[in-house]
Amino acid sequence: MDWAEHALQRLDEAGFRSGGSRRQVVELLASEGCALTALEIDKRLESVGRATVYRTLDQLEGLHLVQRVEIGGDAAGYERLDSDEHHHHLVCEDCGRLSPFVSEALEKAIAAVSRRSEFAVAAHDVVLRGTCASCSERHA
Amino acid sequence: MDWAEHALQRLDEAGFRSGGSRRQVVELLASEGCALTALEIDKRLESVGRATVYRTLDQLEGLHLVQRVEIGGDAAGYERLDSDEHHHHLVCEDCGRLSPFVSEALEKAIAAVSRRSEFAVAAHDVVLRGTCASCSERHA
DNA sequence: GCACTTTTGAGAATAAGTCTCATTATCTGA
DNA sequence: TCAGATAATGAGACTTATTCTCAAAAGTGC
Repeated sequence: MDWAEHALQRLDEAGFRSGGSRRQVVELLASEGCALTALEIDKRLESVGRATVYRTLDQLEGLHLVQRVEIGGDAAGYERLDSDEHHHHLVCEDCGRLSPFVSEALEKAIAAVSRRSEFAVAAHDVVLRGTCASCSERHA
Repeated sequence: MDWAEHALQRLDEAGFRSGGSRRQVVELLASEGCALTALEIDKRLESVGRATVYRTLDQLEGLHLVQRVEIGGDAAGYERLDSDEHHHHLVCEDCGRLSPFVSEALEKAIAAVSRRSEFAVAAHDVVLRGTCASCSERHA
């Protein structure tokens, strides 16, 4: 079962009715490798209203089906959350491109921090900023 | 030498002229323990224009005298950066309180990622979200 | 198909951050 | 110490991201 199907099923279980616009948002998120901003989604789905995009993202976030990523700058990114796949992001400060990375050592370090802190840590965000390969070349 | 003095000296060395508004922003940041948003600063400094607040924060960030913290939600936070002290943040999703933490293992993991990626990593942001001790208690 | 809800889109409203530009202040060199 | 050059500043218009409102359209159970 792919993510879109899974997400729609969860929405149904959570008592939401099925609507065409919400499904379009889910399918777009399903087809995308990394994070999209709400306005990108709005732009790519001509027939879907802005309010619906934000509403749907909230609902999906509430069900832990998508994750909000604070990529810095103006807008937040949203990407689907596959239960078995956890990654973080490199953001190019030049062109804005996002690319994912995984690091076991990083996860362990975060787990250790959360274990020894007073906080009940529920989620974490790691964003590395810099210049991507193609932008570095362009400037060279 | 305290941070305000140090920051003003750096600004001077960087070729900025000394102006009263910029100094007020620096002094407010110096007096504050953790991050402030730009609009909080603007509100607290009656006589300083919004544009000046943002400009000053940019300049200070460029000189690595303050750090922008993506605390999630609407506005970004800014806090002074003491050169010998590098930390990250735990954000309470309930009351919004920020508290700092340091982790050597985390820094090493990030360095390793940046070494093996195509990105020239210039900065990084780690934010752990959860519930702080006092909010956990309150809900218990 | 009907009654009852929920979902939806359009666009107004709000909020954060950026930009412009005329005015004021700082600096530099005689 | 003053004049000229240039940087710093504040006011407010502007842009962009996000939220809100509400009436119309669609889904659901019968």
